[in-house]
Amino acid sequence: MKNKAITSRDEDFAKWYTDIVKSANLAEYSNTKGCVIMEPNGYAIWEKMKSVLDKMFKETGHQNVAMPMLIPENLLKKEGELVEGFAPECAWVTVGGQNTLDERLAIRPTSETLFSDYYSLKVKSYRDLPKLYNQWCSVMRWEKETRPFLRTREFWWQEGHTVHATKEEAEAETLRMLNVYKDFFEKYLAIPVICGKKTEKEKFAGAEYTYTVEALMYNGVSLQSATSHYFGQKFAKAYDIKFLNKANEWEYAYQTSWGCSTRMIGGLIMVHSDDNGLVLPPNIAPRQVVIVPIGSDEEVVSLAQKYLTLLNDGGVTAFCDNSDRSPGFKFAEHEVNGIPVRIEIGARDLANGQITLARRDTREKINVSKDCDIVKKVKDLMQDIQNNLYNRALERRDMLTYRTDDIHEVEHIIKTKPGFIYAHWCGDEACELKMKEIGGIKSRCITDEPVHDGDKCVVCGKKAKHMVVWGTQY
RNA sequence: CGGGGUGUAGCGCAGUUGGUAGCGCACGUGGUUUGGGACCAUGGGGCCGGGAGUUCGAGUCUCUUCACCCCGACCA
Repeated sequence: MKNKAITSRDEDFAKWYTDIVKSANLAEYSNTKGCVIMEPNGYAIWEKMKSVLDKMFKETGHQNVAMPMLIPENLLKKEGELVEGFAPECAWVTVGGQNTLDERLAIRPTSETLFSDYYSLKVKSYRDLPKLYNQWCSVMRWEKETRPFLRTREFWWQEGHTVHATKEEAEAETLRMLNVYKDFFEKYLAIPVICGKKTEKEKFAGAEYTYTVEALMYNGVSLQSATSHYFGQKFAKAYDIKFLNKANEWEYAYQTSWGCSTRMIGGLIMVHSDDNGLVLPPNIAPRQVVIVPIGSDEEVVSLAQKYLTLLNDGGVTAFCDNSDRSPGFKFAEHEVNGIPVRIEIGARDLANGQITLARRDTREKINVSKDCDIVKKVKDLMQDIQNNLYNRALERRDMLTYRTDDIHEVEHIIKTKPGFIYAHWCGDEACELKMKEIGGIKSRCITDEPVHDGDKCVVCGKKAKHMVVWGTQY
């Protein structure tokens, strides 16, 4: 029953992950290290993510733009913290193998500099504000270790960049987009997430503060899945984005940026998939239903066609597999590809007036009457699968969530069954570094849980300032 | 950049003390099949990652180089 091409998830998680990527034909390695080829199955997931998110962005008043891929060196260097954060991993353009340009050009690792430079031209009055822009593009960061979707040198993402007249408005935008992401993860990807602020050490280079969306993978490792940054006036001062306010005084503008990437596909795999291949939540599956006719009886063929039309007209993305492979092959194939629902139509069931529905999440088969309201049956089943996947992920995360202010217990957890560890922190970076020494544990985010008088820092035992979620990361 | 591993048919792999290349899948052809990756027969396919060396003879031994994967450090 088990898929032979896939390493068991509990045996070797890293191998299992790459087996899924390959077996489900999501991505293929290219000849450029760290740059993958997104294959149709993988790209279709990204397209679906894009279409859902893009709609959410538009509904919150954002517009899409396209910035250049190249950044002149002097432009990149205007904001000190950002340069420091990104310069080491910037790829630079040469022409004819040599740097014959008057000025070096960087391939964008992120586009704050380009947007800020542009805003400095366009923003002159409070009437020009706010500007709520987003772009879908790929960026490049020269990572040392790469893994398909989780960390590649080139990756596709979306970066929103907004500029506002007031601090309050910009801060509200930062939170608003954080919640858009949270909604997307929970309602579409069926992944429960923890949101909070990053510590000074972990925040985005150049931000006043960073909100993050953190998800826990099957193996207890956490994945930073989306971020939303408040920049205050930092970039406005570096790039001279000034406007005349209502009091007719020059004022620096307030900015935000927020993004999520193809890394989410990696998260999707590591939260839901199993030893039989990819598992996709129906709400994000590019193809939700596959119809497999068994044999070529006239009744089988015509019923398959009828269902296909009904489902597609009913708003379900369905397709019919009429290839000449055996039924068993088709079952396995569509299972590896994570199609949420399979409809099996064959003479054996039809003799009893029935057909079979198979759900990918539990691999359960359900017999239903061939004359049932197929659209309703399938939609109900998909809703059930969506809920089940979310609940299953939530249950697992809760099992791997710990609360302790005892450093020895933290060490023990990391060695045995890692996960999210809630522990108090005094706010001192030295203690954060100490946690990392203990077992590569990093702060994931600062929660808004209230801190009480007796609460002590997990490392130094001094008075706690925050409740922090800790974990090992991808 | 450290530590480990792998390069042999399109893909996955075997190849003994050195003796001249094999298996599974896939593919072509013919037929029988079709409810969990069908079966029989038959056929095609290889500069053994690259380079140098030892040897009468190297997939196998030595040196060197390149590529990729995994685990760390750095990071979405």
